[in-house]
Amino acid sequence: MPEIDRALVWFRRDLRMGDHAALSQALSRARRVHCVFVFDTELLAALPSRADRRVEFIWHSLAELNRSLRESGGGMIVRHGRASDEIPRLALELGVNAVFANRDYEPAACERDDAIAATLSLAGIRFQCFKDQVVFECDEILTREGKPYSVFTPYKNAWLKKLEPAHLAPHPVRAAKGALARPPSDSFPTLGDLGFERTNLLELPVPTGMSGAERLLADFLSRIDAYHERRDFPALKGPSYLSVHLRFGTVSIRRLVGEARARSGPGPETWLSELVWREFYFQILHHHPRVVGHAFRPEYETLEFDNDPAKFAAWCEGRTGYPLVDAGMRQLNRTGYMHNRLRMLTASFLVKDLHVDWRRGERYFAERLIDFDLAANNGGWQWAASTGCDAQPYFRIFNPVTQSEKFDAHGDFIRRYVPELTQVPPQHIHAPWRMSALQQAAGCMIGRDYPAPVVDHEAAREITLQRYARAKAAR
DNA sequence: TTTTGAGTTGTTCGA
DNA sequence: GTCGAACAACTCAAA
Repeated sequence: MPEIDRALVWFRRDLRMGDHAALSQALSRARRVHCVFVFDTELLAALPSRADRRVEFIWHSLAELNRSLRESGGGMIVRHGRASDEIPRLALELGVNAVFANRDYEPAACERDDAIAATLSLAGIRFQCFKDQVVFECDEILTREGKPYSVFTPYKNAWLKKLEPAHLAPHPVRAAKGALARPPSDSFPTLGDLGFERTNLLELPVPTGMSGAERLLADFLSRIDAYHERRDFPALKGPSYLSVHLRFGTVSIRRLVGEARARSGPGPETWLSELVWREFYFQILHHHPRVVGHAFRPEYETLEFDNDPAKFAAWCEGRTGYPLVDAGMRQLNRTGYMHNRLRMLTASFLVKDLHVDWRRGERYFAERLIDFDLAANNGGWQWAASTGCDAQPYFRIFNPVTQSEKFDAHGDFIRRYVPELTQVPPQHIHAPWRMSALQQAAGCMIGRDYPAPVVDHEAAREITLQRYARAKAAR
């Protein structure tokens, strides 16, 4: 017997129909369930361009989710406005007794949800959030002293030790006939209605929605055993490419962890470890919200940067003269995705070769990555900048030429994104400025067809080491 | 409380 | 070309 007459399920970063905690709860506890998604004008206004692949990804995924809901007798109400206005307004319009959502852990989202909960409660409407986005929430994995972990390996060990099959059980979504409410209007906004334009998302192509996630997952599972061997080589199809789906919840984390756990061997284990990293950084952000805008390790708050606008622009546009760095940046600009190895390399290069503040690079990634996640992006940048957990500046200055020789030995990836270097033979493609004048004349003149290196790595490295030592000594 | 072992993803140097 | 050690000491987490 339903305890609630009407409930509203507010979808945010959980754009799927199956294994959905809030929807599952609503269907089992309410007689009638409405579904809503809000294109939040406060978030959309902050985007750098009116052509945004994330908005388009959401739009396609939402359209598919709407079709699924309609097949079950319901449908998605889509609003365009401030979520803090739209959700309470809609809840009152529909006369619901409760609003259900899956918990979001980002500081801004927590504030928004607290405000909405307060507004709703004035109207006697309950706002209830559920664990769905993670296997373990921020306070579930703690040291024996009850404190949050700040080192990954012990965190991961504790995480794996705690994991039981029950944690991965899907939240069933069963809609009895008539349980899902049909929206009063079946109008679904176009991208143009939202003030956005089409991007190259579908040409890339990036498969969207639940079906896209399923397709990618099936493909990845056929090569998961080689994941640990292939994932570091950007020219290879090594990764799962599921990050954007995890970001917008078109597949559940329980499903992915379940697939990893159903297999043994170094491939699945390495991949599972990446999924644990995701929760590690969620947890770091939750317990240390100051990492947004500040070094996790306070001693590196005083690091000196040059912030040379010309060097920053060269980095952004992929014309630093270091081919693999440029290839990575051009991949990001052209597709909204960058291979993980290249995220590390380009980040290290910006901070430790160009001496630009890591926060500028963090923001550039935030504006462009289709799979952007605040916690992971911040954690990644602080790791690369050696200001984060496990800061080791002496260890972590990538040599852009060595990385290129190691991870793109034949230059296949470089040639894909830096066509100027197509004619350059493999032995010179990692450092084309070392070619003789005769060789350059044959295919690529450095300084004319492709930029000369914007900095000398050796010299930049020495300056970096000095600055980190100084910052540490000054604390 | 003290001690001990370890710390995502590297690079360089010298044998 | 390949290998192991040093990098520089510190903090974290567990015993």
